[in-house]
Amino acid sequence: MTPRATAAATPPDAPDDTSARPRARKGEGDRTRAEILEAAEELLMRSGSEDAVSIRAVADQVGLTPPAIYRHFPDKAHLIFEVCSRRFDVLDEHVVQPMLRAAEDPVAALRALAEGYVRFGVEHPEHYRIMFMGHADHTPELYADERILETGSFGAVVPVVQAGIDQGLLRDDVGDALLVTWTLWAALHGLVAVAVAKPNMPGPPFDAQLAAMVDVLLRGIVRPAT
Amino acid sequence: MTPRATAAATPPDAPDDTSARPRARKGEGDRTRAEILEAAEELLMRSGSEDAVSIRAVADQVGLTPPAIYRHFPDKAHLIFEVCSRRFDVLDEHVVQPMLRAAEDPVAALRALAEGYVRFGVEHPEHYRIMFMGHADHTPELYADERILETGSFGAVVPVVQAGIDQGLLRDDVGDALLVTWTLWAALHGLVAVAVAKPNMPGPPFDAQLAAMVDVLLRGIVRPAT
DNA sequence: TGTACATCAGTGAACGCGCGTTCACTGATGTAC
DNA sequence: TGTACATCAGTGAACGCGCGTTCACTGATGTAC
Repeated sequence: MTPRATAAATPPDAPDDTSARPRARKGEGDRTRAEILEAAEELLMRSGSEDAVSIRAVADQVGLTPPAIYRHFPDKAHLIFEVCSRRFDVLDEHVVQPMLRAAEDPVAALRALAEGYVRFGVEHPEHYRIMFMGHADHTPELYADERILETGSFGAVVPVVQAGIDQGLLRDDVGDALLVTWTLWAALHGLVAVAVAKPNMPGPPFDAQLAAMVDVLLRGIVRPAT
Repeated sequence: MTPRATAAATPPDAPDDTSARPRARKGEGDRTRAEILEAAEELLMRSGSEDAVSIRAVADQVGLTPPAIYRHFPDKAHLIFEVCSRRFDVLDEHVVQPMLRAAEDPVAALRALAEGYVRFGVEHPEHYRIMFMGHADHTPELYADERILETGSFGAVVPVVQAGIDQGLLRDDVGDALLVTWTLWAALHGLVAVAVAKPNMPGPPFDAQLAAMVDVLLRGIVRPAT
């Protein structure tokens, strides 16, 4: 509300950034596309609400008119989901994969992954909400429920759990590696989901929540020393 | 879409239920209020989407005009949240409290509670989504983050965990009873949240998910036999 | 080297939507004297 | 016992909103001949 009122005070003709945006050259459409994604990302992070990322707001931010967006994206949902999907790609490439390479054993890997995942979630609450907490009906086909597992890091974690079971580090009576991975993920998801949806809920400090959750989960899946 | 098209085929004047609704007598406003809540509840369950529960749809269902709703509720949010809140009251009275009374020991109680809670969640996905997965900004003061813990069943579970710790059945090195309860709840919430938001996600059968989660969590908090 | 033309990036104006909500009003119901 | 009056439940019409999206168009850019 307040930023909107401020923006309305300035005449809409006056560009608030540098100056009149030059029209992209013929081959340079992809550059504009990237700028649109960046603008949407920035709006999402700054506002902390999907509602603030309207086609009009994004167009304003880039220095375009709303219809120009549609040259680069079929509709709003595809734009927003691509923004979120790319963030999750960053999680995979810069957090999950390095952790997998650095970890010394499956249990250490799972511990590191759990913390990395949860921290990513709370640092990108709106991305997280859109990807994992929205109505399935509002999700474009491309990002439908059915594809989440293939595209994300989930598939990379199953072999880690499998290795843990094979090496005798993890219990083999919970279920197969997929079920164990699913359980770990769902539990961590719960931690993130609460933090994202109910940030003002009184409760233990978040670090304590995370530590307790990882502790409980790992104790629940590691094979007891005989 | 389909039900809407069907409804549009009937002239809007023709009441689809019994006949012209009689105006409530002077003291009977509360009866109408209850009918509005029931109608909203039914729409929420049948449609599986908060979007379908518009003031107009609710008014139609009851046989009133939209403005009449405002005699009984200050705004739409209060109506919807009251519907959900009452469902959670039912969970507390008819599931949680009986389970607490019936359980023979803290661990058995926690196991039963976990299953009851998760089943309630997947059976009332939209109630669950609205109460626990929506934006804090869209939540009326009355149901704000800060009050969830006081009003729900959470507070009733903490003493159970405390009893488990006191009796030496549960580990005492995870954290205090509140933190342990929080951890259990967050993990179960994750299971429900995934099922609610991503119902078409391919994964293990839900019963297996639930069994594995409860298994892992309880093994994670019970004191190992020495 | 010049020119016609297809293509690409973008504009300006507007549509339609369904919603929550408000406003001025009606008419039945109960109550005070 | 009759009547004026406050109150309550509800109506009918409309407002305003901001949104996603579409349409017809412009004008610069590159390219084929």
